[in-house]
Amino acid sequence: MPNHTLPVWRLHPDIVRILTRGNQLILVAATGSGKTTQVPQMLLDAGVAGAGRIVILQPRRVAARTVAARVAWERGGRLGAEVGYQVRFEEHLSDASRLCFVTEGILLRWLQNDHELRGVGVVMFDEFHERNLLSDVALALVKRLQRTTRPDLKIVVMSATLEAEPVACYLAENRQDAAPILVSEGRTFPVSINWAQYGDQRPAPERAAEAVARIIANGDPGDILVFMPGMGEINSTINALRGARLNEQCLLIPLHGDLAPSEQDRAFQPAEMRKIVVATNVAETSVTIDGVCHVVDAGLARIARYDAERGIQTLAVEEISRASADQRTGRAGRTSPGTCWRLWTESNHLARPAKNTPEIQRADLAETVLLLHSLGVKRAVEFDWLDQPDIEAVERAEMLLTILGALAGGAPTPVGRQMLRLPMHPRFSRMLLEASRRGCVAEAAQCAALVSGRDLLMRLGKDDTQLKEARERFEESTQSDFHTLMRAHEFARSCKFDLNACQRAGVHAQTARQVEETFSQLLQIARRERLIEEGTTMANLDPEALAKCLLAGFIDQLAVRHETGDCLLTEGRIGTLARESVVDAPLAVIAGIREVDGRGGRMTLLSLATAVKPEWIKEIFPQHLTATVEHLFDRTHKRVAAIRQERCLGLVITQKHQREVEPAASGHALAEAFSNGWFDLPNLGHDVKQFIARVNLICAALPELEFPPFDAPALLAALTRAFAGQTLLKEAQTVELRPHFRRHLAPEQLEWLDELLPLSIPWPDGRKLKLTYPEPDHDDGWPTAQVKLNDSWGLKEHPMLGEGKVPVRLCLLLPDGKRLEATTDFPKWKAANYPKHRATIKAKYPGFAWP
DNA sequence: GAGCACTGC
Repeated sequence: MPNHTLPVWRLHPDIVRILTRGNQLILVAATGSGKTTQVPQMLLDAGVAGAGRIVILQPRRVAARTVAARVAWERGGRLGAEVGYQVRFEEHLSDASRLCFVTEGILLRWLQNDHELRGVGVVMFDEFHERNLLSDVALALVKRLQRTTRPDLKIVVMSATLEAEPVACYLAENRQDAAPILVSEGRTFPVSINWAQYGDQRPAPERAAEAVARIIANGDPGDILVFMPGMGEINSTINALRGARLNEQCLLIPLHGDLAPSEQDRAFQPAEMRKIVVATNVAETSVTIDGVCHVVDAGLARIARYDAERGIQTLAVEEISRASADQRTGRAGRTSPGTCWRLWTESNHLARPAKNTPEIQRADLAETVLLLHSLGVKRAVEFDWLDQPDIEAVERAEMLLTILGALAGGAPTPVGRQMLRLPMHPRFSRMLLEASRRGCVAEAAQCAALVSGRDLLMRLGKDDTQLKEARERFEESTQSDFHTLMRAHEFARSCKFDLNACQRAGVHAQTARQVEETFSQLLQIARRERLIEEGTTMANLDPEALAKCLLAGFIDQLAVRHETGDCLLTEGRIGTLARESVVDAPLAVIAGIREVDGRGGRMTLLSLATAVKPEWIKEIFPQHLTATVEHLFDRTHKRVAAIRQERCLGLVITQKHQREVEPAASGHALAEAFSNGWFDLPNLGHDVKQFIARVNLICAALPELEFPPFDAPALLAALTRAFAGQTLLKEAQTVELRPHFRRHLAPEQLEWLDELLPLSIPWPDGRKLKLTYPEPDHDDGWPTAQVKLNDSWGLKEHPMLGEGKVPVRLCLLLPDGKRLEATTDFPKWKAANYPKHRATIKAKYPGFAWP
């Protein structure tokens, strides 16, 4: 019998009425309301689904399994009869099944196989507030279905938080008839919240240990749950609690995903002593610990995000959202009133984001975008989303799918459709298709299985020599980190996934078992999709075949090892090869790129490397290769070297010196080296600099003549002309530069230049007066001549150049060569300034005719 | 110089 005492039953009449008349409902109900177990039964018993199935989406497999079992029990039926479930690897559904608890991925598979979802009467989205990528995708597609061919299909969105209006408006045709919202109270106990009083700078583990000690000192009974962002912080917290001697009266229990299941169970088992569980985000949504009365929350979490601009997965410690903090607080009120100690201030709380970023806005969208294309959604950004994905993320996904050959001209290719049949990231499905051509489907499927779940190998501590030695037995190959994982997987299989044997070898037995499960499922699918030819044997396997398949899936993550030890990837990305990598080759493809917080700031870690050869790229991706010959000035050998560079997607993968030099390019390399200030040019002397000065002066004074200015690019061009065909610096320095510089101007322009800005001007005494033109960083802009004052009295008009626009700057000298003054208007000077000097000059230099 | 959590025919 359904449990009618649960709070959600108070809404029974409303729920049935709304879904009988309409086809949408938003149900907000907190933990303990019974929404997940009771509402499906209400709908079934009221006949809301007609003859169809009621599908209840669950974000986790365990939830689908346990809830289905619970509901089947309540209805007194066998699991798989009226009530069933389906998750990956497990199907307990029959034609008689009316209540189907399935994980989100299963529904998307159903949608792919039957675009109309025939036989389904109601789709219920449970825990929708988690905003998983797949539930956002599923809701968008089911909404589209309801709007088009299935108006009879009913949608129920169930959420534990009060953010119902956006979903209600999203589902509505228009603002006026937003989907109805019902709110049910949960059955939880009040939790009092305590804030940190000031911004404490000490590390979170220290502050958390202090808070725990205070709870215990207060004498409040009940288990304590501490939230930390990661394993390292959990261990520090436990050490700090030990330091406060709390281990004498309490059990200190770490809880995070990397622990073996038996170790995880410690957190859930009842104990004699009071438990202090120090956990990551697992304890926020995935698992529930009974008996927790106190929560100590560091307010931090490691959040995975996909940086679409760089194509890098990031994992950073972030302050959790207010919604997330509330969810954690709720963990203290499941069995009795509780307390929650937030290790941040109330004012900091207000500055935090209200909600978590939906996964669709922080995930790699390659698989989703391919799915949407196959369902006829050409523009994923403009699709009708509750929250739009970032355009960069969609573009990155489309770019990758195009490189992989899954999309062409914005439409899925036959290869792309084939890839969608395989439940994995497009990189790996592309890899499997490549493998079917090369006879190594099993290996490729094994690789895909190995990285589709948790880490198979235990993490190495700093000086964990025992584990390190244990691991070395898997590290026979230096060709690929996948080989290490494959050997570890095979080891686990050979010892039948024995917990102790695996533990000693540093292998997570549970993960290995899941890898095995995934692996055999993938093989089964590969056989069904005819990727494996019957009777294929391993005997004639190309030893390099698997590496070529990995290359096919990760061509855009090619890496070249740099002298510094860092690796250079395509798109200018730089990263550091993980220290556990076995690969020591100059060129590799990288299957894992992620940016993590390190002690010295952020760093980009490259993992799952596989050595590749440039020839393979030529074989598989000739279209991504370009070759250029680059002429570079070698500063140590003081000469130009011609280097042939081969690039794949922009990344230089091979460089070879070549004997033949392209004359112009070599000259250019020398010219650039000079511009960089790497050597002097004795031949770039006064006469050449004067020429440049004259050209630039004519440009400034007579712009209408449209002379080309002699700027830095012009200098580079002139030197390039001069050095054409030269390779040795020594020879380049002897080249006569003047003719090459004069070629900056056309012949007639050279004539005008000599006419307008001559090198000298006639002087009243019959001599020629030499002019000096201003070179850059010279402050006065006029050509200058030195002239003795006593030779200048015959000058009637001040000398002007450049069609009267450029005055000559006369430096007037006294008979002994001492400089008196400079002028650009001699007659004026003679009238205004000279009288001031005349007496002194006359006295000092008798014997000259002073007017 | 180093590590969140989930999940798919």
